[in-house]
Amino acid sequence: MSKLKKFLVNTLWANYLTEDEYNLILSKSNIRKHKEGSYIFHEGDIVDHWIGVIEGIVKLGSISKNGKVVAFTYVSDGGWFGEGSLLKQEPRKYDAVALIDTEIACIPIDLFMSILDKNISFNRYLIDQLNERLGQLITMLESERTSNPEVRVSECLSLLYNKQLYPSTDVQLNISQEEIAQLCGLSRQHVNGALHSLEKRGWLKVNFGSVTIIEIGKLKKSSRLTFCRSQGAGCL
DNA sequence: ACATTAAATTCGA
DNA sequence: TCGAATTTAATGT
Repeated sequence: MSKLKKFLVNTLWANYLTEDEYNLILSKSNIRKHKEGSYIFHEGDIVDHWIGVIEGIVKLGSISKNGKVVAFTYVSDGGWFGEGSLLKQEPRKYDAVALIDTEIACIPIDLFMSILDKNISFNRYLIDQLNERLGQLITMLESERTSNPEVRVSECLSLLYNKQLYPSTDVQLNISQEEIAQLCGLSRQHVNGALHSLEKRGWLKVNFGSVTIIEIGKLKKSSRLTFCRSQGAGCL
């Protein structure tokens, strides 16, 4: 079995394809390897593929005018991204960087569009995907405006545990505190502090260069308890 | 911002 | 090819 075929077996939307569509995907898509630190595409690039992560981690983000790095999200094994620009036929809105050595599957835009034109289930899948992204965006916006660092870090990390968008995010997140800071929009110092409070609660463990999630449910729920903030620490 | 520590890489046998 | 020495990266305060 080809590598692509093996990958598609575990890909939800691939089950919705007709046999013809499936075979087209197999014959027209290609697999690419990206070394750690290399760009998969840049902001402003012409869109030519829908991209799935076979193995690795991809950071989606950009660098603002004043040089600040913003990470929108991290996509790992089994996640698909870039459908937004694909649907709108507009240039990429952000950079995609391989954070570690990464292997990706690329579906050509023509094929993506032709399946989109015919296949209702595939459309449904994409609506779900876009809806999840929208939901996450709102969560992050709310979190950013109302929460303390501890809650914001919980929020940002929990978002990565989303079955639709990131089917197989591991409990061990191999990203540095610096990267988490870019994701939450906090300074590294604040992230460091927040991670340690969360560790004290026993919800995660901080290691060198990684974080191990222990109580994903607690992290997800913490967002609701934002208002405890003013009563000081330890009230969650 | 600076000090500390873990990890990765280099180098010499 | 092993491990000590050095450099680099990440963490802690």
